[in-house]
Amino acid sequence: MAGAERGPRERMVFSAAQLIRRDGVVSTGLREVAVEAAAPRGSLQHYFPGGKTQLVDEAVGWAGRYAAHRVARYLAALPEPTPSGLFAAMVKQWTDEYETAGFAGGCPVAAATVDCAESVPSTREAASAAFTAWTSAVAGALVETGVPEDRAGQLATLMISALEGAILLARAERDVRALTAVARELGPLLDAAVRTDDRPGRGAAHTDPAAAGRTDG
Amino acid sequence: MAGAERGPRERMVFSAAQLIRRDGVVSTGLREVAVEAAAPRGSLQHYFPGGKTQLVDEAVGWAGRYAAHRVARYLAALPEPTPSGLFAAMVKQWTDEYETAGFAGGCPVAAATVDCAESVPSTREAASAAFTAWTSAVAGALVETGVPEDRAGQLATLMISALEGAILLARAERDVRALTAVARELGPLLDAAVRTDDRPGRGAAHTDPAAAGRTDG
DNA sequence: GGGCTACTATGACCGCTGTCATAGCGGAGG
DNA sequence: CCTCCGCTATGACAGCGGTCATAGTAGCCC
Repeated sequence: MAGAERGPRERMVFSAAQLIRRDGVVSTGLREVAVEAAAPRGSLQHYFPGGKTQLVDEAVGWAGRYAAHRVARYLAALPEPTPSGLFAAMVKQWTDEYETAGFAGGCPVAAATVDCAESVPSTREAASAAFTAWTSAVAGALVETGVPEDRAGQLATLMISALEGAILLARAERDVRALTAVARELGPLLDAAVRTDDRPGRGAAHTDPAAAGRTDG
Repeated sequence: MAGAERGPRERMVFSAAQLIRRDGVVSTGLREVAVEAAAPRGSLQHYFPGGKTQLVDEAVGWAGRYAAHRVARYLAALPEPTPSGLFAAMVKQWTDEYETAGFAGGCPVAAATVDCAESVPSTREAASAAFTAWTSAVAGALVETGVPEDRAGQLATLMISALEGAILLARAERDVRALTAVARELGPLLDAAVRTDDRPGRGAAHTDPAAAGRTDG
């Protein structure tokens, strides 16, 4: 987890994301970020002339790319790629963290949305982009497991929604039961969408290949 | 929506909840709450000697009771009580608000969790209690629609998780598509749990126990 | 060396916020 | 009238946090 030996700039973005996870955007101070990143405070205004907003936006973007990138890894690590297996792996990431490191952190994108959606337009856009990137990655992975393309986006949205909500419940309750519940209840539904689906969406007669790769904004 | 002609104390709790919905806990100032509630600032320290923490905790508690109370109403308003109908009604509450009033507000309990889960123990407990009350209400309603009791709690957790997550996505994207997606995708799963004493997915031809049961334990 | 550029170091400022102290009001009761 | 008490009104205060200004350092090319 430790942020490699990258430059101070990257360390600050990483540390910002970590602190945002724990305390939210507003409660995270720039001085604290600098200390956490073992970076000089003066570098903040040098690397982030846009101020806190720029740092937060980059932290959110980093989190989105990180989450999207891990999806492919989860899928590759499965002995047999199934939608429920993918979702279980995503959930497991959180149950493992909570059981070993405590319930200190949540999702930084969720924190940014709650704290900045109405007050900082650019951060809201960064959060939207992060969710979109993550959703696209999940949808792509679902397609690889055999889910029809026109259904994968919807299911990916459902998976991420359920996961985000369960993270909230888990942190509030200090119990992973919500996470395990959504993984268990959603698994069969996800697997049932593989190959054999036709019901949802009346008359999905024509298959538009652009539907899978579109990043609806 | 307007907070009736209650006393100033209740108006302040209500206004606090509204502002927390929009800006989060940390960004919501007490002076702002007083103005919004058309209440004297001096009353804050009179009615809430515990300070901001007490006000926030009560706002979270109020939100939890409010959400729990509405569940029964949703159920009663359905022409035919079904799990999917209940969930659709819960989701509709949010899509209606977002389409008519904009995406300014989220769930105050989620905001409290993100902002205070690690920093203010009492608020975290208030959020936990709010989620529990809400979940219990939903589980009770599910039982009334015919869902087996041992399954209702899990499904209620799933419904609330998916709803909370979809609210986050909707606010970030300024689009209700995530809300409509979870309502549509989850509906059949919820209805399938009604009174058919066997759990779906188990014992069926397409059983995939290795993947479905992965996160148990 | 002299200058130029990238980065670091610090201190100051200003606005905001939660909290507290103190004082004012207005009605009820004696 | 006076006193008590629930409530209101305001100003002060201390702390913090983002931002800016200014100065210092290190390397590198001429």
